[in-house]
Amino acid sequence: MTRQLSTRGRDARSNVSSPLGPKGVKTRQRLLNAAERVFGELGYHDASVAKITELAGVAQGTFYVYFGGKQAVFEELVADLSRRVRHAMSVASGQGRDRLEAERLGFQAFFRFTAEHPALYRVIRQAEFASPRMLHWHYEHIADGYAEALRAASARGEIAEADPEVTAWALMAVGEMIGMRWILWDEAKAVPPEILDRTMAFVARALGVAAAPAREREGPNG
Amino acid sequence: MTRQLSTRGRDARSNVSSPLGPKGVKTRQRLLNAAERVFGELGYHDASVAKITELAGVAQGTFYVYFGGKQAVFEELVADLSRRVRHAMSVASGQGRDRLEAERLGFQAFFRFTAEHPALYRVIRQAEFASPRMLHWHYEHIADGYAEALRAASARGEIAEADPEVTAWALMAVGEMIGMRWILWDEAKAVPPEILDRTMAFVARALGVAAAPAREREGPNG
Amino acid sequence: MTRQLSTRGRDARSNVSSPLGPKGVKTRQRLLNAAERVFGELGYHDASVAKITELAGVAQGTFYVYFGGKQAVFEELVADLSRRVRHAMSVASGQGRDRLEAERLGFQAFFRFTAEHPALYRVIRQAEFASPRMLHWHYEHIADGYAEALRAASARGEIAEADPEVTAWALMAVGEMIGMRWILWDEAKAVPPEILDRTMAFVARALGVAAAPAREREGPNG
Amino acid sequence: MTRQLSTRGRDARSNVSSPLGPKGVKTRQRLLNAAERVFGELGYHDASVAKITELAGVAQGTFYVYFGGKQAVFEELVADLSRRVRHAMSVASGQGRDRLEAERLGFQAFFRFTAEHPALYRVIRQAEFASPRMLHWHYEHIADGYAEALRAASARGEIAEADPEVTAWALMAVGEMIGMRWILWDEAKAVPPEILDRTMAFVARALGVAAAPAREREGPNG
DNA sequence: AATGAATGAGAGTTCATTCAT
DNA sequence: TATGAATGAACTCTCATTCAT
Repeated sequence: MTRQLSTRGRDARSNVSSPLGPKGVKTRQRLLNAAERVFGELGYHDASVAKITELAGVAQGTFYVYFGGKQAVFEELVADLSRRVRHAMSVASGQGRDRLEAERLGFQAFFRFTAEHPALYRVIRQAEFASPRMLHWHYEHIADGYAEALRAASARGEIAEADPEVTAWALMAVGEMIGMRWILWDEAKAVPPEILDRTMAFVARALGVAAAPAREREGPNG
Repeated sequence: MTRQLSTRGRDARSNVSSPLGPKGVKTRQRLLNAAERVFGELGYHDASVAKITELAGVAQGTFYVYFGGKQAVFEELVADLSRRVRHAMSVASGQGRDRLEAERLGFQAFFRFTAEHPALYRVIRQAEFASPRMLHWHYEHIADGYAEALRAASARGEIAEADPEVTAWALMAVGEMIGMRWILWDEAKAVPPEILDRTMAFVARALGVAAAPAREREGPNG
Repeated sequence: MTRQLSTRGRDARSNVSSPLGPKGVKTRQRLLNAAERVFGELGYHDASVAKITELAGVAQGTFYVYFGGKQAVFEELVADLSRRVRHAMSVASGQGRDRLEAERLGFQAFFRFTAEHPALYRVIRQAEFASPRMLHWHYEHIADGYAEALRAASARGEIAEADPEVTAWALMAVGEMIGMRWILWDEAKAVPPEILDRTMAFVARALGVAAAPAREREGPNG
Repeated sequence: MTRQLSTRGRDARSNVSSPLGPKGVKTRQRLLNAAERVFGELGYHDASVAKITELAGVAQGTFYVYFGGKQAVFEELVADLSRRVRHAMSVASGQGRDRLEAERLGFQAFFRFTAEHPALYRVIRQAEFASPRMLHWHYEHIADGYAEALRAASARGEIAEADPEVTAWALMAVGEMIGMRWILWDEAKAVPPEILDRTMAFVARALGVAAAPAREREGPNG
């Protein structure tokens, strides 16, 4: 009780107090959505709290009722998007009957998410300086899960033996780059089917799976 | 797709004026070097003309004698670094007796460049918003050259038949990601040998080449 | 000169309304205590209503149920502390058998209060701009009472004849400065004994009294 | 040369570079004068950089060319005023033929300075929170010099033997309080002569000098 | 070829206060 | 009696850029 008085004011949610009534929850979500758009379109630095609050339809001061500051929303946004891609990919790849199918489903889920949330890619690129901590966290989280899945597949004999860590980072890179090139740059809703096929052929080879590529191209896939 | 870019930043308005005496050339280079450090360490937005000129040891006004503005130096820096990696990689990979060896030499050259010029990677990440034009230009330039080399190797039967474009983008991504992870994040001078080997093993598989070469060089380790 | 001040902050507009139930009284006191700490540690301007309410454990809105605003609590706090030092000093000095003893007891009481309520000194310093009205009120109140006591002592022949007003302001200044220097700056619980003795020696001389009393108490030291 | 790049920009004179041309010197002085008025009239917190620059007739940005920030000008102002009172007092009291005369001249000089630079007193009061460091520095500087002079006078037998440190702090307090009460509060150009005489009588007694007060009151001085 | 000086728009952030509940 | 939510004006500070010299 006699601890020093902090110089900063009401710590904008850094204290656990007040569980946020329904009205607050809604406003907060509106701000987070606005942040996704603004950060996604403008990048970290050209984004401004003013633009976010304007888009959310609240006063500037309101922003600080819910977030500690610009960087804080940014990090929350990264965390949120990161969690959601990971979830989407893991749900999708979980449907695959073997690793190769799982890869295709996972890549597709990732591409779909990229098309729907261009902010993910953009926010990650900006995180290099805006929040290195979150950048690492994001990549490592994905890579770790990916490597684990590869290890299991390898143990089941579905793919060649290879270092799962390097393979995971490499394949993660591939997905990101193809998404950037054929979705974001082309402002497309999805990677063109033939590019997807070729990408998956690359993945198959890299995993040491003699995928019969002809079948993939012509079969009734989805 | 790879349209030429004028390299001289020099204010577009004062086009051909005064070919720059020896003193001017030196000042200009000092500014460009300072820009590499400042943009590399601070990112586009936290970099400031003031910091660049301070590091270069000239007055702020001097900056505008040589460059059209902040964005102009940035673009010139991207162009410069991009040209230099490409050159380093093409020289290195030109020494390879087959495609696989060329790949290893090329990757090594790229990693070396990354360690010596962290600004390249960082500047590219920032270019997403700071200068999308240069971002595209950089990646496309590399990918185009890469694809060409793969096409030739494929024709010579050194690698499996596969779409060279997708393969080029994918491998470019791999190099960038591994460099980020094991050089920049670890602040290392080079990718650890075993990671390099595993990376090359990945590349070999992806190119449909039986991955024996690592063994040739380093005995039976990994 | 010592015009009366209404003590109750309670928004001037809602004048006599609701005499404040027992719960309200408690909340109000909690807020006032919190205000003492916050104003005392942070100063008028760095203090914020948010910090006061946080420390008091109530919502921000609650604050305005009991006080008209930030300035209003501040003034109430000044009035409260001012009344309390005056009371402490007058009780203490009332025990003295002559003026000199009364002075020593009064100074001691003042120093004790300063150590226990550093906020008094700090709040007074801030009042220069935060509430000049209260600043004058505080000093004049003390000086008036002090002068009165000096006048009486002079009439009784206990001290030399001298202008009581100037003497009162001068001695008040001395007490404040010594307290600042040896209690607040040193974060001490009391003025060191030898400093107290020397201070009282100064006071004795200033009052034209042969300064023997220190010796009576502590032998031949200061 | 490879030391970390500071995140802050041109360090607003924290670097020693550029000795400030004549134009710059003038602007800087205009800003400092404006700061004296603004801080003096409004106090630290209600003063704003905007008000200072407006009064100085320059753009807001210009302020930061010459000062590190609001607190930095404040401290420079304290240092400046502090140096100047000390100088004025020491010059004045140096003219005295004995300590008592020196005291009178010193007090007069101090009161004159207070009347001409009300900002001194006000800025010092604000320094309690705005810059405790400068507050201590100011008081200690004066007290130290004062004590030294008292020690010398005591050695010469001009005043009674008494602890010079406590005496110095006490007399400093007296001057400040009398100045506050009879110059600043009354918005007067000088302490009324009879108050000055009574103050000096107090000082004389406190210093153990049997001043023939009658003479001072009636003699032909001022 | 180089520079010192100035600018002003705009950034992130704080906070006393209001009000419906 | 108490509160959560919202506000918007004001603040300090940064920076790319211009320009006369």
